[in-house]
Amino acid sequence: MEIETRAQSFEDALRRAGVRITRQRAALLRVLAAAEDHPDATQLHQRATAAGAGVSLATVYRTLSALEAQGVIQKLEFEGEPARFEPADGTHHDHMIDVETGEVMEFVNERIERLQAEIAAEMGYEIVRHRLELYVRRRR
Amino acid sequence: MEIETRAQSFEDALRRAGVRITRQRAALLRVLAAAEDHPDATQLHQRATAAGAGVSLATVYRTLSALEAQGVIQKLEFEGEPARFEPADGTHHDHMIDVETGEVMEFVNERIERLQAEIAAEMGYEIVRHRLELYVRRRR
DNA sequence: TGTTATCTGCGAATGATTCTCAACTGTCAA
DNA sequence: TTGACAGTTGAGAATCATTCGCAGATAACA
Repeated sequence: MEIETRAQSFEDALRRAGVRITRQRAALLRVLAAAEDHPDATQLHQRATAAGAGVSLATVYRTLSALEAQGVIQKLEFEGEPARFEPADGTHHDHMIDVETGEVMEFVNERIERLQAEIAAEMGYEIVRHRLELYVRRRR
Repeated sequence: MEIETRAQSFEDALRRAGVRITRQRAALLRVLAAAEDHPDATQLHQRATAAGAGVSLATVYRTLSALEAQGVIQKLEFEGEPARFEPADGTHHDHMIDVETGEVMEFVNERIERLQAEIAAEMGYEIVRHRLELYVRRRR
């Protein structure tokens, strides 16, 4: 999906939820739609600024929480670093972080998902959300 | 294992690693050994203070990192709250957090552990550490 | 018991994030 | 097209958890 299309679909989702699309938000949506990595608030702020959009850091944070509340993006909080964000493309996945390079990879495993649900169910609970992160090192 | 015994074994581990056992550290070790929940730094500070030991919050933090570095305790960073700590009793386990009450429960699942290792291996990595948290709600 | 490398306490510093508030601006109805 | 107004923005102050710097203690070992 091209960036513009994706950004547009973010906008639609927000509009539907009654959120106003301001110049700043539109700019951030484009930066997010173009992100192939997992940028933090400061990086998003820099990219928006580099793209010629005047957006304050406070607004970046405010917009990010609005987007998260709408389920348009996902917040990632890895150990010992500022929160990162990624567009929520519908498909759930977990993360694997190379502790040496900082590289973040994604993966899905249906069996793990199922086991988690079973564990919770056995104890009389249902899962609201979960977090699974593997901090790894490349094998030599 | 009684508290005193446990506290003593913490001390031994630290001594072996060449860490000095000061009055403050001894007090904290006892507070930690007695903890059946997952207290944060402030709570540990309060408990130590309540137990009549004069310990500053800075020292609590410093001691906690020393203990973590020695593998004596484990730091838990759940979403949206200050870090909590638990004595590391050797057995690895993951956590389940009731989003309504804040209650923290522990669980182990060998199959999940194995699947995680497999996933990492398939991608050419080995796991250094991992974090699995289930945010749950009681079923009605 | 003396020496000294390690601690401790205090308060200041940090870093990420949130808040306050006055000035602006999408949006929707007319 | 315009007006009205609730929602949004920017700038800086505030917050919160955590760490640091430094001068004065103090474990630990000779």
